[in-house]
Amino acid sequence: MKGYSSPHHGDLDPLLDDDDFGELARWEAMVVNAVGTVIEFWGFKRNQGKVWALLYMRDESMSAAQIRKELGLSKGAVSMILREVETWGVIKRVRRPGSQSWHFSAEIELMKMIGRVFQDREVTLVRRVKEDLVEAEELAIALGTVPDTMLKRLERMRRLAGLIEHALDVFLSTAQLDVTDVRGIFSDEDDDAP
Amino acid sequence: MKGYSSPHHGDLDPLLDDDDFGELARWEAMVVNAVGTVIEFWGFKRNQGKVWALLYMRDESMSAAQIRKELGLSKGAVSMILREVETWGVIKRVRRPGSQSWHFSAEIELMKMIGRVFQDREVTLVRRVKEDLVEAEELAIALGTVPDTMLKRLERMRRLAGLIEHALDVFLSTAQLDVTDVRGIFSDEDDDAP
DNA sequence: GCAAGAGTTCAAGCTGTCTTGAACTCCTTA
DNA sequence: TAAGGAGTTCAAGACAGCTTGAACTCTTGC
Repeated sequence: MKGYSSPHHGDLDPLLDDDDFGELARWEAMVVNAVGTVIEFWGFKRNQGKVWALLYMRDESMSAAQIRKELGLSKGAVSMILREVETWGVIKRVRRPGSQSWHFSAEIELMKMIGRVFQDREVTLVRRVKEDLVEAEELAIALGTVPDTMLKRLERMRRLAGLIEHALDVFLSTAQLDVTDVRGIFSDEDDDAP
Repeated sequence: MKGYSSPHHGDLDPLLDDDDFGELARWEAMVVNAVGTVIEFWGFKRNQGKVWALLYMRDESMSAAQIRKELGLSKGAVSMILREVETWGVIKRVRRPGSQSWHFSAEIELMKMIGRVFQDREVTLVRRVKEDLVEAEELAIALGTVPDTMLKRLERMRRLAGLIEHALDVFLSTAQLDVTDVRGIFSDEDDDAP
């Protein structure tokens, strides 16, 4: 949440505080950082969001070297970020005619993608937590010395995990519906403000 | 997400890997760690979750010293955690007759509380991102040299921020409804499995 | 008012995470 | 198949955020 956590909220550069932003125009830097912040909030890496945002903004494929230059990142960092982000299907790797290097372009279905990734991660976590709570409950019961009030509370926590899981599912489907519903929010159909 | 990120998923101690867990019984340690993991996932500190879980489990107020001993935390850490968590209204500070120290007990309305805190945090973030995107758009338009495609994409991102905001609102209300709907999931009414 | 215990603060140290960049491999072209 | 550029890897370093614990303040009971 870097760049947002600072207490000041002046008129100047709220997002550009400390980030080195390579060769970008100021407005581009703002966009890229804003997206980076959101992505970071969602538990991904800031730079992953920045790379996607850059590719999406520019609307044309770029080489790793270009990205490196624009965002002021190291060669190694760019390589790793691109791979991770490609794995999730958020960008794609393309060959450009008459070029010996790979180029990358933004995938349009961002929300669907991060939704899926996030869901995997989250579902795994909730499931394991539930398993642990169940096991703890079994242990506690086996002991025979644990008072009933405690067992009840344990059971309630276990149920809470289920509820959170449900709420998250609802959220994820809502998010994806929202994004795909509004016709072509990320596609290139002609659209004016709704 | 410590304790969950490791690739192995054996039959033994998935949550207790590395955590020192003071004086707790094994099953209690599991519960406390499970809750800690969830809380951490939500962007709070692991130990905040552990403290709440302990107080909730035990169903009786405890002194800071007791908490320190049970969870194996330092005096300073306990002091800070208790304050933070108290601020959010997730635990309350009580006087116990015939004791010169404060005691703490778990507030029941956990989800409502973390919902509120989370919402504040999240709303602030989305709002600021939106502001930045708007400013960036203004800058880009003022320049007059930015191609139309880019401006369109910028606009779409701005709208996406709005959609995410909406989806999050939905999630937060769902979560709170779910939790309060199921009668007394955290209260002490008599209840058997749903 | 004083002693003792409880609670708070914060600088220093620690830990886990991200980034860097040099060495390496792979691919392409001539 | 050799040369050169592009991409990858990973150990070492930088950094942020958390934890510790010693010194401090506050409260209570005598």
